[in-house]
Amino acid sequence: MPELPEVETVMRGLRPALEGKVIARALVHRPDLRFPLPPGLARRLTGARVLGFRRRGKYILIWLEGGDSLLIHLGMSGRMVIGSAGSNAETAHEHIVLETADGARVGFVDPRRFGSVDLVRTDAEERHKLLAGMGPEPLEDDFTVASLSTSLDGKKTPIKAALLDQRVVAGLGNIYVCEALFRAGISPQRLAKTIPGARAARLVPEIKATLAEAIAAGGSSLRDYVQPDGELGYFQHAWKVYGRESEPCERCPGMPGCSGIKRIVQSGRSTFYCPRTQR
DNA sequence: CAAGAATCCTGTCAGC
DNA sequence: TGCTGACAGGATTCTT
Repeated sequence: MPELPEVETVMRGLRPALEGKVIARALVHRPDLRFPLPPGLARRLTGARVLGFRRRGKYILIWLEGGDSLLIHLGMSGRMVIGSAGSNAETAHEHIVLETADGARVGFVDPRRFGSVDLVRTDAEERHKLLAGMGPEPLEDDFTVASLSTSLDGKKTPIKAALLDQRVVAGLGNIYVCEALFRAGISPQRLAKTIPGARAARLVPEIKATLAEAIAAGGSSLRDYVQPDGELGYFQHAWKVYGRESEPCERCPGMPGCSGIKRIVQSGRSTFYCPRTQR
């Protein structure tokens, strides 16, 4: 689940535990997640100092002394559990554990194993198969009305599906696409090619605002997702449409023709929207 | 070529 | 209480 705001929150939570620290011990409990883990992962992590962090879309990159970056994707159910090396709270589905020289313990837990972990040379990060071709960072200045318009131009797919495509814009997932489209008053079923221009001018600022507000709130807590420090994010209380099927839309309570928030399925995934205010 | 379905995997929840 | 089926934040790969 974790979308951009949750990944950003996780990364910020990992920082104090790992940045500047030496990985004294690494445990790798299975050979693969979504993809095979890199050969010798535990050995290549052991002894390395953590130099810094970076997020790209839904990926976390941890820069290691020696020139490698640890690339982490949380998939649907991945989370990072922070504890101390002494209290080895053995968690189910904990596939990778890092222990620092000063006694911190970070576990990667992922029941569904849709997540992925890889090593890439730091100076070649952008060329990694999973990162190459990713679209602009939505909170950066190069994600603009013009850039979004260009990438949607001529696309016959619904805007909902287009925004989930990480090549169009990086980091959006099912929840935040629904939320941003609601805020922009755009129907998720509208074809992407009809967005460039005035609609893109409404959509881009709403994407940025939705994500920024969610990060400020510490992300959204879903059923099986908790921030690294164990605290719950609280943006889920700010969802205006996601998970609110048949509730009245806040924009048109009791208006004639308003039948509440509707749930439909697009490309096999739930979409929530207000048919009256999203056109 | 592009759009939608199937797929990977496990856990949870609603309904009976 | 226990069983069954639907569904879940993602993203690639296979079919139409």
